Amino acid sequence: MEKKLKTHPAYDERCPVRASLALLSGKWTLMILFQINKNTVRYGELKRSVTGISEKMLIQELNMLVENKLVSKKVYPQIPPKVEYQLTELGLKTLPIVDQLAEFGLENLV
Amino acid sequence: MEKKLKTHPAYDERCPVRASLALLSGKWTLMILFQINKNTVRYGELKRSVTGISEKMLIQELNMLVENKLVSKKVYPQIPPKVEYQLTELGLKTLPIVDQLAEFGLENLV
DNA sequence: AATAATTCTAACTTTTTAGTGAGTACCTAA
DNA sequence: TTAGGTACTCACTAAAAAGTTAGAATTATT
Repeated sequence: MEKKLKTHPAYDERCPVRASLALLSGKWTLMILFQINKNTVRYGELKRSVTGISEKMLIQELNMLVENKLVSKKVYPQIPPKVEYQLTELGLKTLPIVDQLAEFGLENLV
Repeated sequence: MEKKLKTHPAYDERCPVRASLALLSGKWTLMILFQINKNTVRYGELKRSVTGISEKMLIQELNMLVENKLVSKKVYPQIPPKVEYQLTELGLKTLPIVDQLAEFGLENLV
């Protein structure tokens, strides 16, 4: 269920680039962080804004991001349920990475 | 053999973040770019500096980086063979991404 | 004649990641 | 009473990425 952040004995487990990639290089991870951005976002909103993602992946990624403290989650005890997601301090620090990737892609790839 | 840079009809193929990730999110990709850095590096040197990588992955990644014009390759017609790799202009532009990831990892993860 | 060094290639297996499709519980509105 | 909206969970499958092992061509060295 959660992302393992696996390391491999053969290469440096403490490599900061590796560590960041282990956390962020999933197919949907940065998209989700970017969509949440500086807002407070409900699950359903995310489902709509991260186009193409399956519910399984969305929840799986959200859970892993919460576990890794990039995202915080607030559950309202209501029916029908309401759950809000937000970037933590740590999560906000990933936004410059997204920017950098976006800039590179925009200038050179797309 | 080469990385497909696959897209999925369901989500925006023109998303610059996706495009960058498709190119760079491989397990070894950024490591290789970082090791080449501003130098001219032989295959064997890379093999030693990117610790843990298999030859298959190294060549596979190098080929895909050359195909995608992030890396240039110079073959010397010698025996035993000598091949040098270098970052292109485009390849050099990925170094800030590595820096950003390194910084994030260093400050928050490692 | 055998060994080592160079840069790869190719076939195959395993592991990891992502996708699919169904179902749950509760309430509201038609 | 049926359908729709909420936020999920679960079992299974498929696809992608990475790992393993072996070997090739050439020359110099031992």
